[in-house]
Amino acid sequence: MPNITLPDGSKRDYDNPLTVMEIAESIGAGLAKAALAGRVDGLLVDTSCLVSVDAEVAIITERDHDGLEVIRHSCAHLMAQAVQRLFPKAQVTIGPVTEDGFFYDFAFERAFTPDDLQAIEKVMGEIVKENLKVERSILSREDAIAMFKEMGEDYKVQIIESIPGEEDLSFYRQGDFIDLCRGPHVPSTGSIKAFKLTSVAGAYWRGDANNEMLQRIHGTAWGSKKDLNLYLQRLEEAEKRDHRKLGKHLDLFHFQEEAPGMAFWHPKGWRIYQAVQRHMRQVQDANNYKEINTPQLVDYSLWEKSGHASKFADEMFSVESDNRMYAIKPMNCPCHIQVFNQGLKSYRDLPLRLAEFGSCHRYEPSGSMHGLMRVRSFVQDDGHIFCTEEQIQAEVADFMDLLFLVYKDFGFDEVILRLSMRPEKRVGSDDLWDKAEQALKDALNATGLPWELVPGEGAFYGPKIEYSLKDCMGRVQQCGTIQVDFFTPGRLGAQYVAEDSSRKTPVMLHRAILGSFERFIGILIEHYAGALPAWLAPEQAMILNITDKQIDYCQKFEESLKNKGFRASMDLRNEKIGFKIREHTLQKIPYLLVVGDKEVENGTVAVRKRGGEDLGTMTFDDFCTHLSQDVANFGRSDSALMTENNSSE
RNA sequence: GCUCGCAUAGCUCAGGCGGUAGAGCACUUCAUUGGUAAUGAAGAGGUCCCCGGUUCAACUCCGGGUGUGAGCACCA
Repeated sequence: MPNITLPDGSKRDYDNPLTVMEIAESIGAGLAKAALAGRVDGLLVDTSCLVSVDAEVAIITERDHDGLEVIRHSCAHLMAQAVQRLFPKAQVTIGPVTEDGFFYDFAFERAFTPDDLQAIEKVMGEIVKENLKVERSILSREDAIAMFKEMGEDYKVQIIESIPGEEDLSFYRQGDFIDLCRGPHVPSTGSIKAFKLTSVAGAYWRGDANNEMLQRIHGTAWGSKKDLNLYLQRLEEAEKRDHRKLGKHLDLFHFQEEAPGMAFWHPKGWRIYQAVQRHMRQVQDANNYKEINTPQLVDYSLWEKSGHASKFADEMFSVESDNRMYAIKPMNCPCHIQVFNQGLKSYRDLPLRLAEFGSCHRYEPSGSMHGLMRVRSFVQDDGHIFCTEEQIQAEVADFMDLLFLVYKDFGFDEVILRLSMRPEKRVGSDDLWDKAEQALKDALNATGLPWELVPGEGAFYGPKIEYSLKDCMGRVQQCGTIQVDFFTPGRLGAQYVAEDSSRKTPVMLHRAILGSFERFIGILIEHYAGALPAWLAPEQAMILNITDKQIDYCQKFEESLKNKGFRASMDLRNEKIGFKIREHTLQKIPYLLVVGDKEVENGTVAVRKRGGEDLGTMTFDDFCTHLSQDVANFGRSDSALMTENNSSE
């Protein structure tokens, strides 16, 4: 008879086989009430699962991550049940768990409206109150298909038919609702306590744009009302940080109909752009990149040669002029090869690292554009390294070192690494791919960090590493990349003279650290909630006079700061000091310098930091030293700058 | 590109059975010269996204377009 080992190591003997729920009951009534599922020898199961042999058993509650997933998955079923109660004609398809909740896709004759969502939510509440038992059952494929056919659930039939293998399938029933599902699920609908439907949108059946569009209802579910509210607050916080909102509020940039997907940068936004670019230029110079600049308009034939036209013709802007077709460059690499091709190159010239802040345009699909994050006009911190096969590994390793340093400068410590391996359709020999993939793997392993291998996702010309960073909201943003390219240099005739005087084709590494400046600045704005660290802040210090008696002094102070290279301005308006402080605090300026009669008399300014901290009075030199130190610290997250965001507003 | 929303003052947003519109902030003027998150008063400000249709009459209803939001698809 079963001897059960609990997670704390304690053991219990039972006389008869019993269910997970019965084990929970034997431990305590409270635990039994909270039990959502169980883990038996590492396997996640329903609370109704019978344990008849010795096993390690854990009771899963809302406190476990797995418990949350069970709740969300069950909540998806709950929603589907509610939808079918309200709309019997709606067909169910799939309903998986997502990072913060779940969704379910439905096929229905008309679109669901926000009002429908409310009604569905209400019915969900009713089903929770009914506390329907959730029961698992097993059906053969034939029976299952017959059942769903009779129910008119065509999509379910398709799903079952596409599941490989011959085994029977598990089903979950709660009242009048039954769904194909691996499980596990909560014991009864009453276990689902906190949920909310968040949105409805279209989604293609099986994720394929050639298929019909279903309707996806998104929802979120949590173990308690409190957790749900915390999550909703997090959403609100993300909304407050939205770079589109802050871009307007802080007067950084705008978009308008005449130039969809292309930013108009305002003076303050452009200062940020310049600061970011200045930094990257300096970093590249210091690391033996040679900056170049190439045309934005290039004859279409080059894009045909490079292979881009055949694949991306629809996504390229083109211009006809003087009976010639030009494309507005969607990327810099073909142009960089043109620069490489000028003059005979020797193996001694390699590795040759070319960099360009080149303006590129891509006709992105209208529905994909999103503020600065996805635009049609952008500039990358783009670079191409021409090297030999033997040099790949060292170049990749150097690049990674640089990338980590740069991310730290911008305040990002957590980097997520992914290696995309050879796709089915590719060029180059397997031998070459083996080498390139190995080189990237070695470089990744050398970091000592975990990385993820993604099969089949590489570019057709070579494998690539993608670097994502986590912002302070925990969101993952893909930014950097390094890609090995065996293909394009040869296609565009790049060659170098090897040691044995033979002509060889160089390998090209495409690489970017930030990705596009537009997108990266969008990420920065959201990461810092608009309160950029001093080295990036468009306005570093604002001088505020108390009365107009101090105007001369303020003007001199401002001029001196500007002469030192700081970005300073003054607000001499006839307003009360409290008003000015409020206004410039809302503009998230790092330092406010208050000047009254006292300061004029002593030759100082009263320094107030963005978060409200009073640094007392300082002389011009003292303040310059302070600000210089702050600027020199960049956005390194060990500084106090991060905490100050939360206290503003 | 697809599905469903949305588009009103510089900004954030109200509004109306179809009879050409309103608030707060910002802006301008006047008064006020003040010490760390909103001084008071007055004034000005609108092609209600664009093009058609219905109607005596359209910002409102209908159709189309553009932009935009959420999601899907795409992302060299």
